[in-house]
Amino acid sequence: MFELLFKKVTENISVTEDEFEFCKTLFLPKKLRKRQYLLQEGDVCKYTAFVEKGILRTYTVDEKATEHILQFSLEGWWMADLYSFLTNEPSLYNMEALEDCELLLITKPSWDILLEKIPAFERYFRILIQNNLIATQRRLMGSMTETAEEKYIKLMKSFPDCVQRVPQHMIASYLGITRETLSRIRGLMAGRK
Amino acid sequence: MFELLFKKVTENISVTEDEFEFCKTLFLPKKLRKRQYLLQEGDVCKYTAFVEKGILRTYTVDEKATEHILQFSLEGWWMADLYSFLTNEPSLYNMEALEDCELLLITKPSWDILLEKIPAFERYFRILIQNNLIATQRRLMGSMTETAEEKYIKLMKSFPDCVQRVPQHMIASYLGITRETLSRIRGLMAGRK
DNA sequence: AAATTGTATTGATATATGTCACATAAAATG
DNA sequence: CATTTTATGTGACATATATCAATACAATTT
Repeated sequence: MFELLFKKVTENISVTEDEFEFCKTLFLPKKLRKRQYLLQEGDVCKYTAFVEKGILRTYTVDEKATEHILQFSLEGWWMADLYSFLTNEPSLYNMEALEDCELLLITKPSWDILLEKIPAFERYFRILIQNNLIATQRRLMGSMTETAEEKYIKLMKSFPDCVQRVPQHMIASYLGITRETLSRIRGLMAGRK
Repeated sequence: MFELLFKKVTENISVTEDEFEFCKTLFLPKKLRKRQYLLQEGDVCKYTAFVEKGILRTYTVDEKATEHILQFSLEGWWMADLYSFLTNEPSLYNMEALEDCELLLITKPSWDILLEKIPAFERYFRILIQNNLIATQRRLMGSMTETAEEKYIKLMKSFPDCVQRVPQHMIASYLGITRETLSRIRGLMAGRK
């Protein structure tokens, strides 16, 4: 149950067996069926989740009822609305399972204990967030410099697995384009090849 | 010289006088005149900089020679190309002083020492990066959901000081629109008022 | 003070992408 | 397995923003 978490953590920091045993006690296993929600807009994000199995999306809905996907979370990834998790303010995001999922949840109080008791986790989360920031900055710059097709090609190269497992209209929504545009791009690309 | 740094650090963590004295020894003061560069594309980002005074921009140049601004850094902010700083890979970014600046620089080796000797700094940087991630995610979502005018209005509300001190074509470049579009938006807004 | 460079504005036109509408195809559901 | 529901594809048309070009003026530099 905790193998993947152990693997991911020890890729970045070293923890003793005792420390990891303690760590385990702070997590709450949770299964979600496809289409179930981990978080809905307006609710406080009570948990940070580690994805053991499955895939989820985090998205907002604008005034025109269009969905915009902030991120997909696959096996081995963490997910949370950081702002809501840290401040207890209601979230603007929805988190939905796109497949049956197995998650490990940790509450804010438990997370605080974890960081306090095992300072290496402070380092671990710093590194995680750092990598996420680097990736998000790149995506932001890409949103300014790249065409819709370039964004799609880049995504396929970076996360081929994700592109295959997720419906195309959600890929479009992640890229910040419409499903029609993505469909046409794919048509053009197939024609050229 | 270190007052602003002390203020910013102690807003988030507590450090003893001794610890901060030690911290001081790891920083290198540096002055930049307007238009001087702290980093140029292709060079490794050797320093993380704390801005004591002035304002700088971090930007990339695309194939069409158009500049795209990732961020402005004002007094009290940190700046670095995190990826290049951490990996020693050449940076894709340029960092230019937009006014005469006073900076405090810290190298990667010194930064490692700082985090090791004073673990509270691990926490400090985790919080900094966390806040930056939250802000960058919001900007990314905004780039998908907002019109050019909405982005401009939001920026003026969030960083009025920045908008006033920086030339308009750079504001446009930060927003991901052309200078002509920003000029027209401003014209429209002035007309409506 | 002249010359150069940077900055902002405004008009005419181009274009990538969005919007709406409908047709089909695939998947979920009873 | 029949039937909704969800997902994808394609055409005609709309639109926000980009592009190109010309001008004016402010701010540096010599």
